[in-house]
Amino acid sequence: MSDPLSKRRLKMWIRLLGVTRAAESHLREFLRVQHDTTLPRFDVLAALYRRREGVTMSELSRMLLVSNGNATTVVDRLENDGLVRRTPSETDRRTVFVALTAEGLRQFEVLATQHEAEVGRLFANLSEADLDVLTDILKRMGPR
Amino acid sequence: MSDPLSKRRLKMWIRLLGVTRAAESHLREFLRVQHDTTLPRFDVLAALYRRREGVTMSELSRMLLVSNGNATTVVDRLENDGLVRRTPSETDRRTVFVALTAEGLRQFEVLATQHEAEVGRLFANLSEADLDVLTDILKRMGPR
DNA sequence: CCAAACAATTTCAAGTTTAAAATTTTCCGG
DNA sequence: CCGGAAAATTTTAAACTTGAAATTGTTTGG
Repeated sequence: MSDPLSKRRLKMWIRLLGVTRAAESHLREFLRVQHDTTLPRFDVLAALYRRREGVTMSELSRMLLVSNGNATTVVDRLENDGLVRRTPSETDRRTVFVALTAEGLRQFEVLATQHEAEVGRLFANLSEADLDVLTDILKRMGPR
Repeated sequence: MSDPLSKRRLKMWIRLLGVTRAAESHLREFLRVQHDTTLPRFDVLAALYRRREGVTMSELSRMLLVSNGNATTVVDRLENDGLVRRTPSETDRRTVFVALTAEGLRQFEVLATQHEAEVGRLFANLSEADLDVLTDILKRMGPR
């Protein structure tokens, strides 16, 4: 027989996945329709905004929990669009730093405001108390 | 300035996304290494297991929150591997029913047991009380 | 009846994602 | 110094995903 607690954990996981996917879909649609961009692009810009001084490709893919190859192609496109710049490291010729361009920064700041508002709407029925509890639990669920 | 509550909701969302993506990565790896399969395939099998009598393609993509086109290609592959069967509807020639084959059922039952155990391990440090609270909140976050 | 709206599915093009292999460069023990 | 292990990144092949268009079939208002 299967442990009833593990069955409850499974049900919770399925529900968690459902909620997250639904919210992701909504935000993807929001970015596409309102801002003609995509979630992966937004994620990269957000990561580079948090680390204004620039990050290496490896750091970037670790931050976003995506593969190196994936980070490469998204950055390729953003670079072509002039939102992001690659700068070879002076000291280690293997590494490349990626950072927002002025245009990338400008665009992201617009995007971020709207995105925050949309997330606010999406989770409007979570009270301050809910957020406290939820945040505490999520912290404990994080990668140990 | 931006509403501090919406900022908290944003932080919560980022954390939620991180936890979910990390767990998804872990399970993807688990399915690949231990069972030589993928998450989307598993998701389709799981949906068909829950609805043993079969579902239409549209129902399937609604259940999984993926596009119709996506459901088509994953089902294509599973059909080629003999895990899933398509049966045209008698009454409406537009619709197709998808269901597990005997082999699909057999394979999924093995998979499901292992998967549940893995999810149990992943969230081992969530207590019964955590699950109560979390489930309640997730219900209220759902698409209402 | 019948044209038009609607519905279910597949096809398509473009982009995303992954894991593995390949490439280039650095580091290190002997 | 040198040969191999390790590191950072890119490339590659295959799978996944999406939204839109195309296809095929059903329904319905006039």
